[in-house]
Amino acid sequence: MKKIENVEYDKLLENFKEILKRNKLKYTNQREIILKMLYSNNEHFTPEKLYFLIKEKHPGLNVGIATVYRTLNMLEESDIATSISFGTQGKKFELGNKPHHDHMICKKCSEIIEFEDKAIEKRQEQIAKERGFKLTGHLMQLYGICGKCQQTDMEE
Amino acid sequence: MKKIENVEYDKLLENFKEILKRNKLKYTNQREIILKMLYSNNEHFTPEKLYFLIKEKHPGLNVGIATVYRTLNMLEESDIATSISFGTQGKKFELGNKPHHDHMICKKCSEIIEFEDKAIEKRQEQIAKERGFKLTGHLMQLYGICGKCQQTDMEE
DNA sequence: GTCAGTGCAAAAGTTTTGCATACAG
DNA sequence: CTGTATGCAAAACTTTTGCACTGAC
Repeated sequence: MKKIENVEYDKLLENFKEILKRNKLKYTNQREIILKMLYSNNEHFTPEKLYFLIKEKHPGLNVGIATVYRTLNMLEESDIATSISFGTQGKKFELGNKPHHDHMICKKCSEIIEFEDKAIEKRQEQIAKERGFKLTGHLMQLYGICGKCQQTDMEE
Repeated sequence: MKKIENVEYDKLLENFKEILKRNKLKYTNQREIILKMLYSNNEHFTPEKLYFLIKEKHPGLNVGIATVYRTLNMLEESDIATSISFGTQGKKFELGNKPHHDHMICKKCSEIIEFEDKAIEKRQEQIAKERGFKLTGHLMQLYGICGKCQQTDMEE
């Protein structure tokens, strides 16, 4: 029972291996697992969370937190993953292979909702151009209270 | 020779004192200096930078880094200042009394250019509404290479 | 005088690094 | 085999906290 998503994953993996090869890096078990975890859990991970999740799901594999950090940084540098900053509380990572999108973050429960808006993207390009800026990317985060937490608030 | 900006600063200060009073907090020398520094330097500070700048400009005042952190956090909680996250590298603070704006950040030199765009703001409101989100704020950062660094790049 | 604020140093997090060992190519 | 990757522990940072003392009200 092959899911259609696997095709996507195969492509991602292929791309990953190619980048490794191009940079004379090695395709290790740890790197594979980290990539797979990022892919199969449609979530945003802190390095620490990812580390514990790997230990949980792959008890056989001996991973160190350092490897998780190293790999995530490597993935980000190769544009495979991207990160979102949370001030003092560190970063959360996600794969960057999805169609572009931005994030709406709940201040209460930290849940992240993804969205995408062409109109805003276009406007951003224009703004950058007007100011002699060569745009390479952007980060847009909307903060607020998600539907669920709005209800919880009322109960307080 | 009173600058017109001083009127603005006076208002800011008044507001600050009022908030302090309302919360039974004290108006200390350290707090005043931190506010003034944030105001008079039209920059975005990391707590550390601010700390050293204060030591430099006010050698008489004995400040601790802890106080800088405490004050910045307090200012942020009272909505007098806001912060921008920079991943692992911490936060930068600025006063929040300016008209709302967003930031364009140069990946090379970390310079921050401010801008403002009503069209995007409106669109954001709409997006949040569509998803049952109660919007309380947002962060938009455009990344790229500023004009200056584009030139430097060519010389490399 | 009282109680919040401060500096200092210690502590708590988070992320990175050094090094000997393991393992991919 | 060679040299990169890894785990571990130590180090490096950044931010927060505990405490005795200072200073605002």
